[in-house]
Amino acid sequence: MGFNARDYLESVSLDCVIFGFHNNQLKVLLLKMKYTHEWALPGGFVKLNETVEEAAARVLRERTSLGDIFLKQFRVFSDPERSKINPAVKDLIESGDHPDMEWFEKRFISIGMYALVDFTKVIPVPDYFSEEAVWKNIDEIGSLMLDHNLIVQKALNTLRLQISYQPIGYNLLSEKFTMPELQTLYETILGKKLDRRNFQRKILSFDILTKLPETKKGGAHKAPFLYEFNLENYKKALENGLYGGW
Amino acid sequence: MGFNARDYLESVSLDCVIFGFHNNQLKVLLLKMKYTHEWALPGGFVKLNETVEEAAARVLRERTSLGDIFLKQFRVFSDPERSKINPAVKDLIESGDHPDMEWFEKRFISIGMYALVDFTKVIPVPDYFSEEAVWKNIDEIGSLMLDHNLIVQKALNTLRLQISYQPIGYNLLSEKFTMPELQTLYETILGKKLDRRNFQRKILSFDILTKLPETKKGGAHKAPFLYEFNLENYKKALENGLYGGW
DNA sequence: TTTTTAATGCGTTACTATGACACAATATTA
DNA sequence: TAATATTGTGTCATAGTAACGCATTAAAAA
Repeated sequence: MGFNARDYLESVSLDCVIFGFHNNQLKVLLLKMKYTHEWALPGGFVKLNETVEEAAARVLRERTSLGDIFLKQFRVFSDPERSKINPAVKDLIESGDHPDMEWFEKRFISIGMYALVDFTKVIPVPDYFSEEAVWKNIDEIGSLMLDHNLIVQKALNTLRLQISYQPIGYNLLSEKFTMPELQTLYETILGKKLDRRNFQRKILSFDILTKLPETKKGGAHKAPFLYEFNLENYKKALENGLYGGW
Repeated sequence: MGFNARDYLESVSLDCVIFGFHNNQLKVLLLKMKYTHEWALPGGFVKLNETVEEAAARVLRERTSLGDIFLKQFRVFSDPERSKINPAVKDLIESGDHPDMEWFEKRFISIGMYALVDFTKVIPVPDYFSEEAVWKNIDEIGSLMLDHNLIVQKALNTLRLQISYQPIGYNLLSEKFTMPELQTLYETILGKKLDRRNFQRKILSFDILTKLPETKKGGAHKAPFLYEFNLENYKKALENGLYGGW
């Protein structure tokens, strides 16, 4: 525990927008800072022998208890003003605990990463600077620390772009899921309604789903079939994209 | 002139893949390092009061003499080994000139940026560490310094992805251009032949071109019409993308 | 137990986009 | 003036998409 600045690369931080999906709603994992009580994205720094991806995977593992997470850089945030007043510094001052103060007072550029995780498998854990780790609905995020609102917005944009040329869902849903569940996920990310029948035809045409013989009973009304992803084809689609374009 | 490490953000560098198009070939601007004579991407560091984009624009301006360039981050390169042996250090040692040696010996993560420029307007200028700035065909780039081959490859991938959902050409061609020229640009980036007639129909359907009454004479054979981009629609297409997808 | 309800499974039709290809027009060169 | 290679324009069969209909069924209400 604790924090030693000498273990980390200078000037560089990273912020993770961790997306989850539950009760038909897109959610983001947020931390409540200890002393300022501001809400913030889980973040961290890059150790001297780590890649950025490894650092992010470490942060993700610590905050969610999950390994092997879908993780992607999407943008660097480098406004010189963005971290001038780093609340972490305020926190540390108020805490009376001062590990490497000067370090925190420097400017950081932050590498924005986004992650897609299975909501049901996550155990949110606060970090050294925060008192609480909570899932918040994407449309109920209030004001966040620093430029974190901007980071969330850009991550969502990237996700929306990604969904139009790559499959999405494997990392956000449980292993088995119904067609309506998958559709709601798409609708939530895209922010618009889709036709039930056309959605099914299109997503099936990608050949990334396996229809199971079972149905999901328990809900009111007709029981929908369960599906799972055909991982082999799913990964191919991730690499090659869903559309040729040209 | 010269170089003072204290003016720059630590641990962070940037590398620019500058794409140009000439004689129906996609080109990249490369520098030949002074002492090691290795080929490298134009790059630089971020000043204390700059954003990454501003730093890249500054580098671009210095290497090409152009302002107002299409510029985009596409990825951070952060392998801890990538810059352990920074040739710039070797150069500086051999040069007998030692500004801030310790600084260069540290690890850097590099922000990969790519730029699209009008080849005909560029005046290549070497930087402090290089003796030559030259355009090279994309398929005739040999071995580059550090991980720069990887950076070029990833930039090209990004460009190919971008072309499938956004218009391309405004920054790479002259103001007026012919349909065959635009098609060759697409073919070069995509690395495959396209049908002349289908290409024209599709690109016209995007509504980003204005057909001019003039033709381009001088070539052998039938004179093709000249076109220019409808900037208003072009920018809309950049923002909204060319395809709905869902 | 039967009926009602609302969501799901499966299908149709009109329309648009795409790939493959044909033929006429024309600026230069021979 | 004719030959040549390239461009301008158009057609047709096919695949993909949007919009919508109707039968089926699990659970809840009667």
